[in-house]
Amino acid sequence: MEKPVSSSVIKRLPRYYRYLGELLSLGIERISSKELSQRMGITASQIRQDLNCFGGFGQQGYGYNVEYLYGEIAKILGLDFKYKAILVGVGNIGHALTRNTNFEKRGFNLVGIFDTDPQKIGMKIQNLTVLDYKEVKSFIEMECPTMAILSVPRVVANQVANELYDMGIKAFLNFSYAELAKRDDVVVENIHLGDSLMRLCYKISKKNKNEV
Amino acid sequence: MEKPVSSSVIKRLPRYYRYLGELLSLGIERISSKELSQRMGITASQIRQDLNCFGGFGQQGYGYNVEYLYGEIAKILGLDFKYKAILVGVGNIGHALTRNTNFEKRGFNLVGIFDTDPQKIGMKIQNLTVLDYKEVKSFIEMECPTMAILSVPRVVANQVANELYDMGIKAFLNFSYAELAKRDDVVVENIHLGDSLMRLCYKISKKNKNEV
DNA sequence: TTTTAAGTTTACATAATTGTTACAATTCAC
DNA sequence: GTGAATTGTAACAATTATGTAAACTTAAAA
Repeated sequence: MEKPVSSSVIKRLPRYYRYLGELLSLGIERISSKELSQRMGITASQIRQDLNCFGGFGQQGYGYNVEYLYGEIAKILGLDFKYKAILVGVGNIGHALTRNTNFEKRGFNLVGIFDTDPQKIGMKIQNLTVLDYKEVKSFIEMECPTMAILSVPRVVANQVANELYDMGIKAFLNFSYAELAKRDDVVVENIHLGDSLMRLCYKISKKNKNEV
Repeated sequence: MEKPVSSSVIKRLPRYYRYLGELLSLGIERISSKELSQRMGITASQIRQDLNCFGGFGQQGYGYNVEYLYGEIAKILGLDFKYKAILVGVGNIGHALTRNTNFEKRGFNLVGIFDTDPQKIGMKIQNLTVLDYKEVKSFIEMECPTMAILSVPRVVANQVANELYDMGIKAFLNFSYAELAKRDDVVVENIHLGDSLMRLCYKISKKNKNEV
């Protein structure tokens, strides 16, 4: 019986992965938790404890082999398997994502793009053509994508999510301002840009107050 | 002497604000912590405790007045004061942000857009013209913006951030894959899309394993 | 008008989670 | 082999969340 890993640990994993990738590109072969902790600004102990949730990847007296650990974290995150993803909603953010985000390096493979706007349907984006959202059902039946990136207006977000759920999509990257209704068998990552702006606003305001 | 409010509480504030805004648009006048807790999927106790960090906004036997609480949280977040913001880097995400994000409702006012690419300089975006990054210094001296949205390539992110810091910018919304070096007098909100993708990938992988 | 009961916040005590400290066990390099 | 370095882990501390009793408000009933 495995003990469940806390979500706090999971949240930090991508960051470890990022730092290790950088070390790798710098040609650094090995690293101690102490040195990594200095670079990342957290305690060495936490790094060791976090990693130990998944097994012992280091060696006493030596440290961690960067390349090996990098690969192991990739496995933990599931990046070695490429899940098929579709993008629903090509407005602004959605479009930007297709260019900017390196899906292949983050465990996904973008296989379809959908919209309802006739002006957008038929557009070429990267190596894909924007399809009519009406066709999404047959597409899903054919391709069986795992994940959908939701980049649709707030008012239709939950409706679209529900439709996709019924078609078999159980994982969402949600960019819409709406909050998706929770379901047990669905996993969601929300990216609420507005919330980040407001948090930043709070920090700025607080700093100003303290200085006065 | 005020006790500092924990960052866990701050993280939740924008979400409260979002929900209250929705209640407001639905014409709901008052709400109890219990009902709000059911809608938001957290405990009523936590809502009460979070709000009480900033003062008593409710009334026993009555609950919380939605409009009043909405306004108070706006004040706490600092949304009533519009901080000037500039956007640095117009590629993909940066461009999308200008259209999609309602800065005015989140405490900011976008006053300038900058890039180094001659092809982009001069472009009209919303009601602004993309300016040459070379002009950013004099612009900052004139306009005194508070915050910069960093949407530049990873390799130059820290350099640009440092330059802007020297020019007086002490707050950043960072979209670049790089991690900005920490400074005491700087506040940063990071939006690492890649991290979110990887977290989602982990959740999917874990779910699949558990089901097998 | 007064009383009573139901509902709610506030404030505090308790529980659970998360992070840190400390150290024994192990390994590497010489 | 010996000593310095480093992990893995257990015990401890701090933080965060939950549960609950007391005080208060409203509204309905007497």
